[in-house]
Amino acid sequence: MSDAEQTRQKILAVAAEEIHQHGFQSTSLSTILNRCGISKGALYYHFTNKLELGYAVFEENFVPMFLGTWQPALSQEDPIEGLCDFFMSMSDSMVCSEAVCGCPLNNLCEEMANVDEGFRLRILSMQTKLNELIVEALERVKGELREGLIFSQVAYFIVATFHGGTSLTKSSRNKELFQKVVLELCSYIRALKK
Amino acid sequence: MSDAEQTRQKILAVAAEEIHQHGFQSTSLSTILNRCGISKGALYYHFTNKLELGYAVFEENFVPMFLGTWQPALSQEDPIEGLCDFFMSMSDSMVCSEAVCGCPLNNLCEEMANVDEGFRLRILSMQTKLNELIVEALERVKGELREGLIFSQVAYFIVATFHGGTSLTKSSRNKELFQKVVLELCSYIRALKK
DNA sequence: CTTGCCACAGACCAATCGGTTTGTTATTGT
DNA sequence: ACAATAACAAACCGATTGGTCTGTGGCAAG
Repeated sequence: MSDAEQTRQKILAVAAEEIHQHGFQSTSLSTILNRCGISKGALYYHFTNKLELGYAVFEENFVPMFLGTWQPALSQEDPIEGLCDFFMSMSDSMVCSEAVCGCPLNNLCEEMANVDEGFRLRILSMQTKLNELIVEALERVKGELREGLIFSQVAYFIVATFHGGTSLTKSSRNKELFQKVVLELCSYIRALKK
Repeated sequence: MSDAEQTRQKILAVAAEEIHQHGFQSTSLSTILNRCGISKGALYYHFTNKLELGYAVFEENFVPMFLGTWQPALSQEDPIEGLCDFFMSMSDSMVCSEAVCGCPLNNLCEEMANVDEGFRLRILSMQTKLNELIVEALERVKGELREGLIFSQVAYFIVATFHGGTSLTKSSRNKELFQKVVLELCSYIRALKK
């Protein structure tokens, strides 16, 4: 990897952390510069402005990370148990410092969907993609599931609950409430089976 | 109501709108001043600083509004159907412009819980209170409900899903996804019964 | 009549923001 | 050897932010 590309990746990584912790608008470019040990000239050589940096972080860091966590769970032979394992292990392994930062996708959705159309469309695309993945997984084992289920509805329900759970964690500052939500969510998901 | 009190209420009302639409941090004091047609001196006569204004909006506007919408639903003879009616009518009556602003409580939770301890504690208190209301309502009709339910867990689950649903609305800019989540949520709630 | 306080008005301030511009250094092709 | 370009450094800029300070009109008490 060239020096320039290394600089770019460093910026992306630091920016991703800052955005995850403080949101996009509250993320200060000067903080990123300080943490990277670079100058403003360097940042604006690689990115045209703050918004484009934000888009790059979303596409090159958040999207792969997001898919990388959900995909394996849904690819399991039994996606129902795959999801439950995923939720439970996330709930178990979660340390408080991460927990209170929430899910990067959900955070940006709450903060930026109303503010910038570019962010909104990227977020929507990611949510739609995730929904399709869940629907596909359910379709794959629909023989084992109850009759009359509307898969798309179920998929959005699962995602909504999961994201709502992360929100509760922020105010309580511990993962107890998240665990409760996840437990009930698993109970709901398992009840999808016949 | 005295002139001074009228001014104070006007500030609170306008600030509540701005905070609901743009979040606390992005709400500009000068915008509030312009919309109210007052000067900076007036605002700082009634509130010591922006944060105290935010707290006042939370306690005097958001909390009553929040309780005023959930309480009646949970006080119904059948709180299960009360909740479903509440969710459905909210989903039906919701116009797009409101929908994309989300729930004030959930918005502040996402934005401020990590930023300011005063906000965090107030939000937590409100969420705890809501949880208690739901648990009480479920306890009241526990004879009609399935065995083995953990009411607190169920209550947090319901709130999480509801708030997650409002989040989906922001990115899609229409209430279709919210309706899906609400429909599935009603189906889940009704299944709590024997 | 005047003193004093309430309820503001509005100029002013330092800090910070994202962004621009100019300058510099090292490398690379010719 | 030289010109050009890539990859930055860093001073600078206007705009905006929350917050302070001084001034002032009106009304009520003495």
